[in-house]
Amino acid sequence: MNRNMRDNYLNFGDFITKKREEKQKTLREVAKLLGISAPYLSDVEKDRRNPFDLEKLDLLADVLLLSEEEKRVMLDLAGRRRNEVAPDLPNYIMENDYVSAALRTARDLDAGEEEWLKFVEDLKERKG
Amino acid sequence: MNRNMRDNYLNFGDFITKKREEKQKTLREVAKLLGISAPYLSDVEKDRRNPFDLEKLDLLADVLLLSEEEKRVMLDLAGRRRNEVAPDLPNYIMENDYVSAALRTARDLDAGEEEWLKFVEDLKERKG
DNA sequence: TAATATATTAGCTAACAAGCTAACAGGGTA
DNA sequence: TACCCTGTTAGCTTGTTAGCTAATATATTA
Repeated sequence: MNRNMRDNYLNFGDFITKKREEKQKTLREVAKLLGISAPYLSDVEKDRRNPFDLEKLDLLADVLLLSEEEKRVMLDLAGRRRNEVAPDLPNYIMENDYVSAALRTARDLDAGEEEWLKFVEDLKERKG
Repeated sequence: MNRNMRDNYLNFGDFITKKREEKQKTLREVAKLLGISAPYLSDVEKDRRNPFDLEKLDLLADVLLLSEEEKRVMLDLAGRRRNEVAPDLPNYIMENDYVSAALRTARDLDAGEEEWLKFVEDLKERKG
């Protein structure tokens, strides 16, 4: 959509390094605000360790003043790095059993982008 | 809906124990078919250990001749026990980024059972 | 009663993850 | 040159998980 498209080619570590540098914060500074050690943050930025847990990711988004869209990108990258669902989603899925059920139906009926986008459109129309 | 409603009150261990006993298989027998030790299976049946990985769960469903519905129940219970998304879902979610996006929209717009059920109905109408 | 089946308990190991501290290298600047 | 700030490397500790074996308890049957 905009120039942020290029972010899609970054991994989680590169992404947060870039955002940190854009905001002119030092690694030690951010580490302190997150309550972790600088070497730990360094390892994560270098993509040698897993991303943090959701709590720290939320904090990081605040610290780096990420937009909602940037935050979603960050969370998707964190999920991808862990080879898991993006970490902001499990709670919503688990707490509502009809979501799991719908996901299975969609999967088993081979629902693709078209159907999911229509779902989103319907939602926006009705609720947004 | 039917008598299987009662299964909803079981945990994963109880569920697979019950199904195993219904099918008159011994724990050792099932363990051997799954390629794991009997004590390990025992621990899982007693709900003292995590459920197995998806591969073994699939195998188990075959070994115990579970119906599709029973298998879904089993997978939901496995997810609940791990306090995670049911283990058959992450792949579908991760492989299709529009699914994650739709889940976030639904969450943020507070889509509830009604909206999700409508989605399922629409899908069935169009694809099923 | 002895032998056999079955399930369970106890406890071990290997691997991995999340975190840390201490020490280092390299670039600016007094 | 000496100092300081930045990021990085190496390696440690602690906890957790998936799996196992060996030994025990409990039925069942010959």
